[in-house]
Amino acid sequence: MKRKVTLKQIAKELDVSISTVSRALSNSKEIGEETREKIQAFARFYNYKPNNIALSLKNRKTKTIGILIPEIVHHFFSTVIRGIEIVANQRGYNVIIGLSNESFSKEVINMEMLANGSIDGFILSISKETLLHQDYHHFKETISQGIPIVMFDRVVNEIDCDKVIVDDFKGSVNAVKKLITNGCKNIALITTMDYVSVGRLRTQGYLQALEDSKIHAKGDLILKIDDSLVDEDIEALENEIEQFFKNNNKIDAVFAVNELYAVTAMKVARKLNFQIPEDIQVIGFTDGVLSKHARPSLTTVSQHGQKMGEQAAHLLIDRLELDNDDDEVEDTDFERDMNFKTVVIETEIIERDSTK
Amino acid sequence: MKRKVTLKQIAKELDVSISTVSRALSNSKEIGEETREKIQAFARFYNYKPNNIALSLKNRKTKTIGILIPEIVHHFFSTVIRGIEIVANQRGYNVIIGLSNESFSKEVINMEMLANGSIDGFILSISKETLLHQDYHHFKETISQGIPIVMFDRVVNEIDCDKVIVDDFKGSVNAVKKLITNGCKNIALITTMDYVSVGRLRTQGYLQALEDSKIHAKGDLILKIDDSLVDEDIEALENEIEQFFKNNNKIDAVFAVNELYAVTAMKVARKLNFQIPEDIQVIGFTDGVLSKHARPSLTTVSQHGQKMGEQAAHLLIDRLELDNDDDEVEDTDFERDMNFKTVVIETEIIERDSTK
DNA sequence: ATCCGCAACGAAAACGTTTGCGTGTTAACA
DNA sequence: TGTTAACACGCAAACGTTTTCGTTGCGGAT
Repeated sequence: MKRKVTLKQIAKELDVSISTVSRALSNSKEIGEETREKIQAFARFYNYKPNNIALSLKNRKTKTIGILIPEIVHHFFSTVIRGIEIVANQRGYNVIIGLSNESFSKEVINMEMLANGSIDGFILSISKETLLHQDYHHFKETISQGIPIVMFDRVVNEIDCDKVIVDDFKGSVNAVKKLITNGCKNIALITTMDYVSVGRLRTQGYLQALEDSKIHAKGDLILKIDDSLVDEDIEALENEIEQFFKNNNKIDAVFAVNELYAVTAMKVARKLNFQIPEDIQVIGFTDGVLSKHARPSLTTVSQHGQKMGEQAAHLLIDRLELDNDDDEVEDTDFERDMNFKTVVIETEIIERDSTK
Repeated sequence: MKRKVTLKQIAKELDVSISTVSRALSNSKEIGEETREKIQAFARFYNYKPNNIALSLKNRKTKTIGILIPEIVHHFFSTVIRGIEIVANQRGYNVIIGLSNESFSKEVINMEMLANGSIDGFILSISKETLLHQDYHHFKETISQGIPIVMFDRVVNEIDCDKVIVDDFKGSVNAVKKLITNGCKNIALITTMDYVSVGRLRTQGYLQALEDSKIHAKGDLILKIDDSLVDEDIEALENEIEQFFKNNNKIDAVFAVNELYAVTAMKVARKLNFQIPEDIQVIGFTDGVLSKHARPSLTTVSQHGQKMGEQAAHLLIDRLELDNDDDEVEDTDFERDMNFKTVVIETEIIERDSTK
């Protein structure tokens, strides 16, 4: 078990000072050619690599970014992570992951853990519970400590930071308009409770599309799923949707705010002997593996998770590397506020077999 | 922008020494009650939290574990991560993630990046390319530097470390036996190339089950999918499977080593007008979201990814915290080797609608 | 008055780096 | 021969902690 070799050990072994070793390894001109090469050879031989922790302490930056998401067993979030990881790595950063599991307190704990020096900045998506409580003090504190945050997907206006979102509203409008164009008259909406911002926006898009086409929105064509129906309890979800269908036998299309609701709706529809897409057309939001492999395959609004992750990482790292020179400028709060960007990733309708 | 407050600042402000502050905050009896409370109040007010990096440097341990996996947009791997994260958090550790993207060089780079002080130990699953090259020097080096590794799922005997695997062999035997019990005579196998250990083991299980039942294994009932058919190229996969079916029209069951192959096989089978499970029964390996929501829902061999992650994390942390006291013991290589455990997670057949 | 012990605190080293500055040696130049 | 500049290198501070080992002052015992 040979421990990692340090500058000090090299210095001692070669009978020079630590500073000389450090400079030699960074190819400083200040060190004589002979010593320099001797040191470099020695270091190579012992496979010297500078200790990241020591560097972090000295440079007061860790070159790692913290990702805070509600759930990792989730296609959308993992594509985002992949996007983040790719550009982070390209730009010399590591990523460290915290899961809130949709819980407010875990979000806060995780954030505080990482904020104590472990990371240079955050990329996060807000947990449902936090959204419900509307308690964002941890975000504000982190930011006021000089740690930048980039939010994606589930964001909130109240916080001043960079954001990456998809145009949930427009995406939904387009999806519903497509259904209308396809001849649907009674388009149902399956959505979440209002406090999830993306759910709300997608609902608004649905309403807008109807209004634009002079179609009167009917309340009983809208099904709001309670979150206590967790992903696991498929049965309950199916039952609720089945009841919904039975109460509204004129439904000829379904727009669902996520793919699980969409495929479940398809399953229920077929059980009730509707043909898809002949009798009922279905469009979901979020293009995941379910959509691709469902039967029939599901037409979806794609959010391009990986692209979101990439953009978020770029935004964060740009700000981090900008803040470097910015150190002396101190509080130009005025200017600072103006610089926060909100990047909107265009959605795209991926047509498959659940629509005509 | 109020930077985080440090011991030094508190000391200066309160006109005491740094050591006094440190001790006061750790409730040392050496500090007079009055000063102690004054300091604690001050620290609380300014929300003092010790800097993790400084602690890491001092303690020579980071309390974070590195996860190195081939791919994150993958249900199995993300469940494992979730498992790791849960027990890591419970036991006071963070997780930092590196993706190899199935590439050898990215695996090496990532490993070296993290091994330079950023993490205390690794939990990893080997990339396909590494498995193909059979070049494991980076694992050996990391271990010889005193950084413990725990491998899961895709492991290799050559490396001495803790391992967490599922019994791929037994799981497959059971799955195939179930098909045999259900009356199937011509059971096809859809698998990967041999160098992926889990693929090989599952193939062996298939063969064993046949042999146990005195069924002669026929080579043309085995389809080995080339990895160049990446996840994205569903078309090619479908074509290959379709051709396979057409060449063997007596197939009455399919055992696939992952769920993608299984659902694709189902899709193709239906296209060729086979009824599932009446004409063809299907079992997949790896219980993911596809299996649950496919139509018909897929009977699978569940690997319990989350449990694997939890076990892996426990193994790693146990070793980390054991190594602490172990520091002086030095090279008792002899004893050390004996202590590596291989935990086998039991698989379980989850019966759904693709079998009778 | 001397010694001891204890309470309460400070100095400094250590973890592994980088870097500004100081210093000694040498060779060139006046 | 004395001055100087370039060269090659070492010292020490700094990043933020924890911890070992002092050091001080004071009351009580002798």
